[in-house]
Amino acid sequence: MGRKLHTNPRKSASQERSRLTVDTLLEATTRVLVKEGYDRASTNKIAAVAGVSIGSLYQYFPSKEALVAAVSERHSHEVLQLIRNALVKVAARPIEVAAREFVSVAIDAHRVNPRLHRVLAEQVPRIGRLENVEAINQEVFAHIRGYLDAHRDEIGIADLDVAAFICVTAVDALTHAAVLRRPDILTDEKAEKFVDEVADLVVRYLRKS
Amino acid sequence: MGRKLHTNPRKSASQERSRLTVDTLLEATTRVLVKEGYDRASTNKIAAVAGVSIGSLYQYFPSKEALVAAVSERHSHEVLQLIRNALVKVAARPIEVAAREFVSVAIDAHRVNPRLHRVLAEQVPRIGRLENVEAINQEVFAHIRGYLDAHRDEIGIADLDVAAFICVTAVDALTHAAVLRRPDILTDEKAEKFVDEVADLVVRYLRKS
DNA sequence: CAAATATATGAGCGATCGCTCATAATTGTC
DNA sequence: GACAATTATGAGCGATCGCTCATATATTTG
Repeated sequence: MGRKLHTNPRKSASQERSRLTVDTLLEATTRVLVKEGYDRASTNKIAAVAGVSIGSLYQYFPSKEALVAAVSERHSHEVLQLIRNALVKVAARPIEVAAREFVSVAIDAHRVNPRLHRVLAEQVPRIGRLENVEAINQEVFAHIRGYLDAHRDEIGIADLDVAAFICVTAVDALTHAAVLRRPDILTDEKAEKFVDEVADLVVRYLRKS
Repeated sequence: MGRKLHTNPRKSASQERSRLTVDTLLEATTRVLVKEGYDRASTNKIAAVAGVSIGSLYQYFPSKEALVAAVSERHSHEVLQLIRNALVKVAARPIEVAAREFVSVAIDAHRVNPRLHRVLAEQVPRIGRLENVEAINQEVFAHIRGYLDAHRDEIGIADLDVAAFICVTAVDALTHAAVLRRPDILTDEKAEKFVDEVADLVVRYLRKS
């Protein structure tokens, strides 16, 4: 019989078996979060959906908060990886090209798991390690702010902080809303037009005129 | 002793005393919603904050949902009134003027009770009569769509549906984020610049060029 | 005044919550 | 196969949830 205080976060899962349990729990958490929202996603329900006992859940995650934080970090990591790659690619290109790429990758990012993204962004209490969805926006803001700085000769706006805020907030909201509420705008034949449109919004705003 | 089944929604409050109780409950609900969020805003807590017994709460509101719906309707009504007035005023003015007014009233609308607005928009389950925050956006969309139609000769965009979606979503998100997350942008001396900036974003996008 | 009506009270029910812990089953080591 | 370490189990605790109902108090009516 195992003898240990598992009051604190269980650290590693050394056997294959337990790694599978953890994975199953993370996937179940994602599904239950999406279906029920944060407050109604009970740990008992998550364990049941995972086909794992409630005791096992608490072997690996010391609290509901820790469980959701793990899901959130996984999601944030995936989304940020996408965005970083895209922005690095166009760091030296003119705003017409960069804007289009930015809008395009924003859609991809929101498509990773739109409903999870919504739950994490809207419902999860922003305490402790759970603030990391906010951190996505902050890093994106920093990236865009840096880009604008490097391309300030193409840009007709003095206050680059406000300009970055406007670009990031607008593109995020538009792609978020399009993915979640207007799938009709993002069908295969219309998606490209929408990307052009939003990129145009940004470029006309930024460009000297 | 009162004899009645108060299982169903109590209708009217005929005495001054009870009208005051209802008002107190609505204000307490607003405060608790803002402080705790939807799921953690318990009816017991609301009654306690209102200084009213839990029994009285259920005399006037048959469920937590009904209570929140009442608060939501009150808020929506106030916000919509603001927006309607502003949009009627500029219905016949060119897009430069109308855009500025639209952005300006969007900020006012988000300032009515920003944190309540956030809770209602994000956390309240969209079931039954609780869908009416979504209804704000739909009515605003219809107004803007109508404006664009009437001014199509000033506008260089073919698909007015997409154009309205972009304008409404962007202005809503930008003013929402500015009010809630960037008060530094909306200080007395800088607010006007921000309004100009966002109005410019919209106008440059819409205008023939 | 008394009777009728309207309003207010709060203990407490059944359900569910996050989470613990004693115990059982599985796996690794020799 | 024996023994320890690891992993899995689920009944159930204390707290809180939305909500009911028997009862008490205020007000209106006649």
